Amino acid sequence: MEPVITEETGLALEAAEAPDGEILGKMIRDARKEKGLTLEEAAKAAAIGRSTLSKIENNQTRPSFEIIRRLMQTLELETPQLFVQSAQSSISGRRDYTLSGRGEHQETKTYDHELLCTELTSKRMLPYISTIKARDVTEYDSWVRHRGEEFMYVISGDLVLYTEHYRPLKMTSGDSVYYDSGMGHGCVSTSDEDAKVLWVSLEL
Amino acid sequence: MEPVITEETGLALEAAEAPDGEILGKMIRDARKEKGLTLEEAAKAAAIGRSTLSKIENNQTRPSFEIIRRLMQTLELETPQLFVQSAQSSISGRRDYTLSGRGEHQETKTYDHELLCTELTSKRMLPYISTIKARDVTEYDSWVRHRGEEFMYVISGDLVLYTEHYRPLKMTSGDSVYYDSGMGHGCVSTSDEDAKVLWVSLEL
DNA sequence: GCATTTCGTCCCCTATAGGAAACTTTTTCC
DNA sequence: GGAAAAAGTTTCCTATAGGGGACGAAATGC
Repeated sequence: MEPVITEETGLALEAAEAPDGEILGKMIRDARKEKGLTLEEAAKAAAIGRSTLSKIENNQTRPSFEIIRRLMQTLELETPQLFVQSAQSSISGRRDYTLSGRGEHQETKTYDHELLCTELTSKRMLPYISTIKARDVTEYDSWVRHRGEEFMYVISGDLVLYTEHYRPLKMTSGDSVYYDSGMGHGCVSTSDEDAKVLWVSLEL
Repeated sequence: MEPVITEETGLALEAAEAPDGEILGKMIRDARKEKGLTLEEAAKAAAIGRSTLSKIENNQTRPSFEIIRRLMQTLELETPQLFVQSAQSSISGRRDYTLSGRGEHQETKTYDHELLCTELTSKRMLPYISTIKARDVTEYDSWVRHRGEEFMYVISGDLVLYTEHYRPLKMTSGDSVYYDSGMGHGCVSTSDEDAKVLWVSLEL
């Protein structure tokens, strides 16, 4: 249906955030093509009729929420704005982070970051479990720096948090720290073993 | 669809997906009540019928995407304004850190919260270490609810996270979870001992 | 107490969503 | 180019979504 324009406000409840039929159809068609699926294949995977899918893609129908939901799952579509709230209302968790390779890993010389709760894409804070590899302190050279704030909790090991404007901070298991991540910072493990920390980052 | 929580992992595998009819209905009813609207008022604002809204809330229909879209907008189940707000507010200029020491304590029947890094007052995330006291599960009655998002990491012990829209989530040491704290939630320790968790809360 | 108002549910009718199959268009071989 | 297969569209029918109003239930007033 066309955007509803109310008499009183003169405002169009337009598809600024939630996609309207036309955009939705295009999104779905693009996503299907992207995955190299035919109407038949995609429809079957989503357990809907191929004619229905055709109509949706061509904006010739007003599909039910349920149908759209199945399509989004099948096509692994980026959650549109409409679903932001429902995604936030969801919970995302996992048993011991070390068990499965479910989290997104990012490994460098110094760190091994694992992003937690990746099922939830709309979250504003980013929780990581990071391993700070035991290595030579003298190699330390460049700051990490990103606009926002960061909270860190030491799960195990001993480390030193170096920051641009403050003296190095020795930390051990159970310690925590909060800082502006726009300030250059970085960690070095001070024992022979890797240190494990929980990081929660808020980008601004 | 309900979030799939397997016996083995206790994980919500599909937590980030669009809600099924039942959860969707609850969400919408909650959102409407939250705004203090009657069926009639909400329906009129969303340009749909009262009966339709009633059926949706009671999961007696399979509403169209368009209808849900209008309801989301009316009930402000989207968050565009929030993002604008956060973009406007500048970060706290203060560059500081603080070791976790004696924080502010807040004790209830169920919890013992300790706010960390209290020297920094301008921070946007609130990190807590909380002790969840071992007590009778049957006493559990009311939700905690505050606009924002929350990340939780289990330091030690066994507990169950109860949420308004999802099945209870068993958690143990090393587990983590992320959720919309506007959704009612609460924890109960399931072992004889108190459980210790790290909580990072972001108020919106 | 009963009358009145207000909120939510249920019933009924019409318009249409969704699926099967017919039909059309495009692609792929030979 | 032509036949055959595959992909996409349209047609047709049935089930049901959506909305108006009746009905019921709960709150409020007298």
